[in-house]
Parts: sequence; structure tokens; C-alpha cells
Amino acid sequence: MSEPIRILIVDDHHALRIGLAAMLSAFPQFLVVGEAADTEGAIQGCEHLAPDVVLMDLRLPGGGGAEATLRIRQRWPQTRVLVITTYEGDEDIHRSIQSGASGYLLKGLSSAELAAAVETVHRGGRVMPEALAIRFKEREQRKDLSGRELEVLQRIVLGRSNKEIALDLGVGEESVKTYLRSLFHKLGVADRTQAAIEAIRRGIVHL
Amino acid sequence: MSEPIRILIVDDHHALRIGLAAMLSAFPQFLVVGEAADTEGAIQGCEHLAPDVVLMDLRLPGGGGAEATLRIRQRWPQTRVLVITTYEGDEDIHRSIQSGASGYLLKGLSSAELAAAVETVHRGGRVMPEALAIRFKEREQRKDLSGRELEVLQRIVLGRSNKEIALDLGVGEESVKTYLRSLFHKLGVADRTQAAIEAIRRGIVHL
DNA sequence: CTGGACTTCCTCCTTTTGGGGGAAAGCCGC
DNA sequence: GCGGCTTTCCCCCAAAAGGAGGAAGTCCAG
Repeated sequence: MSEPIRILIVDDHHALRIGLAAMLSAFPQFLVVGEAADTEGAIQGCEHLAPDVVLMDLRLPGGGGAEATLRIRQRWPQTRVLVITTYEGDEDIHRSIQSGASGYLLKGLSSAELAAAVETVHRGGRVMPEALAIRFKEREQRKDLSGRELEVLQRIVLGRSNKEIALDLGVGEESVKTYLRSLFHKLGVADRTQAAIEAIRRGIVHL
Repeated sequence: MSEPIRILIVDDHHALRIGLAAMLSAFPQFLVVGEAADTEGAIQGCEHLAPDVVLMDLRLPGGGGAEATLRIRQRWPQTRVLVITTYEGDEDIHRSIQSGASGYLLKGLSSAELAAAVETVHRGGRVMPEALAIRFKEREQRKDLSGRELEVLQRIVLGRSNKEIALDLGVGEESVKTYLRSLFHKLGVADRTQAAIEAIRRGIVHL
């Protein structure tokens, strides 16, 4: 038999780490070499344990799973990252893939699905459930928000008025209104409240 | 040695069920008698397995953990329900306790904490982490929203205008504005966008 | 170097929102 | 039955938000 696939589990929930480890341990071809609960731990785990595949949660203390994924993929390009998280929004899938993740799975998957996914990404393949693939494609077709539009949107989600945002960004209120109209169109909404909700729903801005 | 404490695990995430079961299995005084992934399964589990303690996630397909908790506590008052979930907002803690839960814990707890909590609630005690207890007290001091105020707030989170809400509820627009002003005061916010965000943050309305 | 995007601001205009206060009717608890 | 809350609506008013279109500068890619 060949070498086992070395796996690092990154999740801030102890119970979930235990569960994923237990699910994988039922298969002889996998070896869980370590666990981490935050971004720093994930980087150190890669450094010392040389995992083939990292199971990564997106909600992490210390900078989010996407950032951790990016750093891991830059330093260890042969290490595959498989995101396993609750569905957070189209934008999170997009960011994960952009950061170099090989796949995106939902917590709640079965042992068989998990095992198949790990093997696929280890062979260099990509993995995404049908339902998420659809959302992912939708996201890809959408235009990105510009820098200013994103800054305005973030402040909308903080409940700021146009005047406050203008002051905050150091521009005129009319400019803020221009960015707003533009991002309303891009998001397909009619007003700031819908924009805030859509931003949260898609994961463009986290609460 | 006395009878083991019989435990039912209710969570829609397979990995988490495995993890919690594994954590509990390390202690001889606990016996995981079953698992369920939704509300119906939880009820049936109580019917057939007579658990002493139910570990309950709040995010469940088929009506939310609070409803399941209520139904379990009504039919089997001696069965204790311990909510284990990611933090969803003050309102969810409040609803859980109102529904008859004996405690509210965060996923990510250690085995020792879990074991201690299960034993405490089995003895009839209550359990809540310090951080959550503070939020819970804050919630208790707040005035409840009235029926109309809640209906208006739900529609605000759907991005509806005053006119649409008025039409929807079959009242005049002026009435809607009255409810809005009132709920702005109760939530401590200045406009509808802040109200929507605060409603989501507190768990009053789920996205 | 040209076209397209982003950034910034402008004018003009309409609709929406939100604040204040008042008031009548109904219901519930003590 | 009285006080309090809720529901419903009214008035007046000011501020904020949003829609349309134009315009100029920057900056990058083809």
C-alpha cells in the first residue's frame, strides 16, 4: 500500500475537529496529522506537519479562512486546501477559490463524500457540490464592485448615512450618492436597506 | 455504578454529531442513545429512546431548535434540553430558555465543559457561559416588540417600503410609520437600515 | 493612443423617510 | 372601572434618499 494522505484539520470548533478526524480515521488511506483552531495554528501546522490536504473552515479567529488559504497556497503550492464550512454566501465561495482552494464543501457532508472529496483534491482535482457550483457560476458572471463602491457598502451595513460616509471617506455627499446608485444596479436592489441585506446574504460584507 | 445518562444528539451536521458523540464516549457515565438531524427525528428519538438529556442545535431543518425544544419539554418534562450552537444572537438565547432549555452552550466547547454541562442539567441545574449570561440579562431588560412592530420589522428585513408594508398588512401607511418610530426606539436605532441589521444581529429575524 | 473603467462632483427633481404630537378605539389586568 | 398597552389613523414638517443626466480627470489595457 502507498503512503497515506496526510491531513490537517483547521476549525475553531473542537467538536467538529473531532468529528472530521473520526470520519477520516475510518479510512486507512488517510492520516490526520494535526489540528488547528486559528490562522496562526494552520500556518504552523503546515510548517511542521507537511500535510497533503488541509480541511479549512472559513470562520476563523485571526483573519478568516480565505486569508489562511492564500498564505498556505503561496508557501506550499503542492498542499491542497479543501474548504469545509456552513454556507456563507456566494462571495465566500468566490473568495475561497480565488485564494487557491481546491474545493468547497458543506459541513453536514457524509463520510463517503468527505473521503471522495479529499482523494479528488489530493489528485489535483476540484470539488464542489452541484448546488454550490450554480451559485458560484452566478457570482462569476456578476461584475465586481469597485473599491469605492465596496467602501460605501461596508458603511451602509454599519448603518451610516450618506453624510457620514462622505465625511468618513473625505469626499462629497454627491459622490457617495453616485457610488450608491451604481452599486444598487450591480446588486440589483432599489435602496440602501436592500443593499445591506444583499451584501450580508452574499457574504460581501460580514456582520 | 449507577445508570448511565442517556443522551440524544440533534444536529443537522453529521460531522458535529460524530464529534459530540466521540467526546461523550470518553466518559463512562454517558451513553449516546441516538442521533437526529431534524425536528421530526428529534421527537421520534425522544419517543423511542427515552433520553435523559438532548443536545440540541438551534439551526434545524423543519422548524428550528426552539420549537423542537418546546415540543420535547411539553411531552417529556423530565427530559432536559441543552442547546449547543454557534452564537446566533441574544434573541435566540432568550427563545431557547423560554422554550424550556436548561442551558445554552457554544460549539467549540471542550470535552470537560461538555461533560460538566450535561451532568449539571441532568441534575436539574442550569448552564450558561459567563459571556452569554451577560447578553441574556441584557435581553431580559429590553421591552418585547409588539405583534405589529415585529411584523413590520420582518418586512423591513425583506427590504420592503412603508407603502408595500402598509398594503401587505392591510393598514394605512401612517400606521406603519407609527410602528416604525416605536420600534426604532425599542431597538435603539435611527433608521430602517440600522433596524434591519440590528434585527439580524440580535436574532430577532433570521436572514 | 483610444476606449473603458473608476473617481469625483454638479444640477434638477421626486419620493421616501422620519420626528413631533394628538387622538380614538379596544383589550387586558388588578 | 381605571391605567396601560396596542392598534389605528390624522396633521404638519424637515431631512434624507434616490433617479437622470452631464462632465472632467485619472489610469490601465489592448
